[in-house]
Amino acid sequence: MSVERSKAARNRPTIHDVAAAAGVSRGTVSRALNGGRNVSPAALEAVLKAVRTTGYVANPAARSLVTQRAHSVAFVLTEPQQRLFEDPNFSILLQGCTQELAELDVPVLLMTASTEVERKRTSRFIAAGHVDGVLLVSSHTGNPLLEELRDSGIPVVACGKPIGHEGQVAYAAADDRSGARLMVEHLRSRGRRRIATITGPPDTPGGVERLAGYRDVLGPDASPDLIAHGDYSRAGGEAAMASLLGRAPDLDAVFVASDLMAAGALNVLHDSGRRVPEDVAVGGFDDSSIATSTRPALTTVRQPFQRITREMVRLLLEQIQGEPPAASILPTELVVRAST
Amino acid sequence: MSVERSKAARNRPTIHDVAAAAGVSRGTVSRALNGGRNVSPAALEAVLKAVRTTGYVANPAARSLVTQRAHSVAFVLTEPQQRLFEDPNFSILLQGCTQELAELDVPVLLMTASTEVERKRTSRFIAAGHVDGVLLVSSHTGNPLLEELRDSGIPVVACGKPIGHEGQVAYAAADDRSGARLMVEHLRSRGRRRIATITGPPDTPGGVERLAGYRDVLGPDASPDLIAHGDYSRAGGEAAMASLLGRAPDLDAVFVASDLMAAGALNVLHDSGRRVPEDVAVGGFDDSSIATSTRPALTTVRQPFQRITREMVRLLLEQIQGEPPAASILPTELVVRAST
DNA sequence: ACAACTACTGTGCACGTTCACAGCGCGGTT
DNA sequence: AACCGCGCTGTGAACGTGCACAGTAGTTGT
Repeated sequence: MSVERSKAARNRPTIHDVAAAAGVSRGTVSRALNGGRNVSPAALEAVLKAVRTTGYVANPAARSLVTQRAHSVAFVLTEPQQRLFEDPNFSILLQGCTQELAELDVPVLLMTASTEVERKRTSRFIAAGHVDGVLLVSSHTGNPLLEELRDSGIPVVACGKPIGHEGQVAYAAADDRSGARLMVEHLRSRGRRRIATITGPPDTPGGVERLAGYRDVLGPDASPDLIAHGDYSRAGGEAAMASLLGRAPDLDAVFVASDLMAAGALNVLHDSGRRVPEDVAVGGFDDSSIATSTRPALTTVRQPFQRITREMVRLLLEQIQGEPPAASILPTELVVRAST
Repeated sequence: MSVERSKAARNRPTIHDVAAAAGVSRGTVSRALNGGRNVSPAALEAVLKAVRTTGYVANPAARSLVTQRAHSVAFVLTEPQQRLFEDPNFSILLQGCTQELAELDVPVLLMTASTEVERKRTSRFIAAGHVDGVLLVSSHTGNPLLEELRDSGIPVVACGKPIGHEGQVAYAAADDRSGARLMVEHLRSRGRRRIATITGPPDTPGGVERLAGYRDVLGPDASPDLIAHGDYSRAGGEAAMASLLGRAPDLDAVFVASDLMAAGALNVLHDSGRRVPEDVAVGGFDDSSIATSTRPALTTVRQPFQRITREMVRLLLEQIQGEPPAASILPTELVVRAST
């Protein structure tokens, strides 16, 4: 007679229904499902059976209300939106974090904060307690979001060293500086003498550290004519390469601070009639999917993205457990292909 | 004396605190914040001021508990993980939906369901009521997830026609068939006579519809030798192109069902010594970011991704409001570049 | 002058869960 | 025999919000 039940579809079985079906109390059901301590084998089995027959699934809102935990995490991207689909690095980070957290049954909320409006919205949203922690992918410094998050007391892990906030906020990052050294030394060992570089923006850790590694190796040879700044976009790489060719037409190698920019640089070199690697050797950074799709395939520095995402997740969960923020620097690796 | 308050940081201001600060009751605060109907101007202002001073933000869990709404949406990707960062289409869809929904203050949960384990997890998660609706990006048919979702009664919008479920589940899709016709007619108008095609997988709407459009134009000229199947990956495009060259070395054009596969095809054509477009014209599909980064730049069929994501969101919200599932077919557009 | 209506406000309840507490039987120790 | 501890169980409270309802004051209509 109670057809309305099945019709409503809204009222799903609650823990009461399970308790009734199993012939025990709500408390026992709750204990049986979480941890299962202090529950008799008989009761446990009855509960599990009742869960199966009723098709019970705990209501996350009710649980969150009492536990004060959202059981979810935000992935916040402060870069311009376009980056997400132009630069595969972001997709890899997103995908890695999502997968890592999915195994722990923690969903990932994707949010952006590239404009002022978005930043406010995201900030307010996170402050509302919708998530237990934040994975922050923001290379540029000076974004107020990081400070807002820190002030709100929510656990945060940054990807890449957060310039100006070292020691205050947790982060995982590749060892950019020694990675850059590896590449420049490699170019030297190939007999190159006029080694130029296209850097990332000077307000990003990658922009600073990779240039530092370049200077470590070249020392006084690192003349300003051999240094151009890019913005991690393909177009930026093209512009920087064109600028370098104008200033130092005799260059015989270029170390580019990202694969995407390197792809742009390759196009410009090709259009200028130079052969790669015969005339100019090109080294990238990231070892993203682009590196194997260019012609010739890019020699590059591999960022250990899988380890980075794993560390980001670990550092975040630790903080959620109450541990203080920590940092994780991961080694890079030279991958030699056809472009050098 | 109550230092503990500020120390705990856990206990944020509740609606009670706001009510007390504003000198009104909880009900009035609630009304003032939601809708604001039947609230005196004086009370409204007092509430807003109290919200500002207390820094109150509504507890989403408590709200969800009573409204039976999660106020969030899942973006579910059933394709192999790698696709997310190899094929920019997925990133664009994700980014578009996220942005569209962010404006409505609806966060997007990113979930994958490419393996059996993931599918179970995602299915259970959604059944738990964690989200109000699902944006399903799954081209391959035969994935049980769609039926599971449909059975659970949760609103779903698919991206691309869900083969075998038309009329039962809402979807937004580009008009693949007429897009393909546009491209093949364009190739013909360029004087090409041996027009081959690289299709998508035959269990995907794009694989079926774009091939149908190709056949619409060529009719009996569409010999089996001119048709190869790809899997929407770059490597798949390379393999298919190689196969075509083996079977029909005299082809003078090829319509490829995705830009990513077209990029692979270009590489193979280049390696075989053929010039594009002089010897072989190449047409892609999608107008993704890849299309402008290949050499030569790809003539392609533009998918109106922005309209697609907008429609997906609209169709989903409609269903959440109680409307029946509907479908939206959006027009495509030919974009002529250097490859034809 | 009284009723009816309008605009606004306060209060109790429910949402579904977890947690702290108390109760209970049972075996072993004092 | 009285006590204690232990494993297990049930019960009441609380988490913070929205909503239905009742109530109040002021205005209008007859």
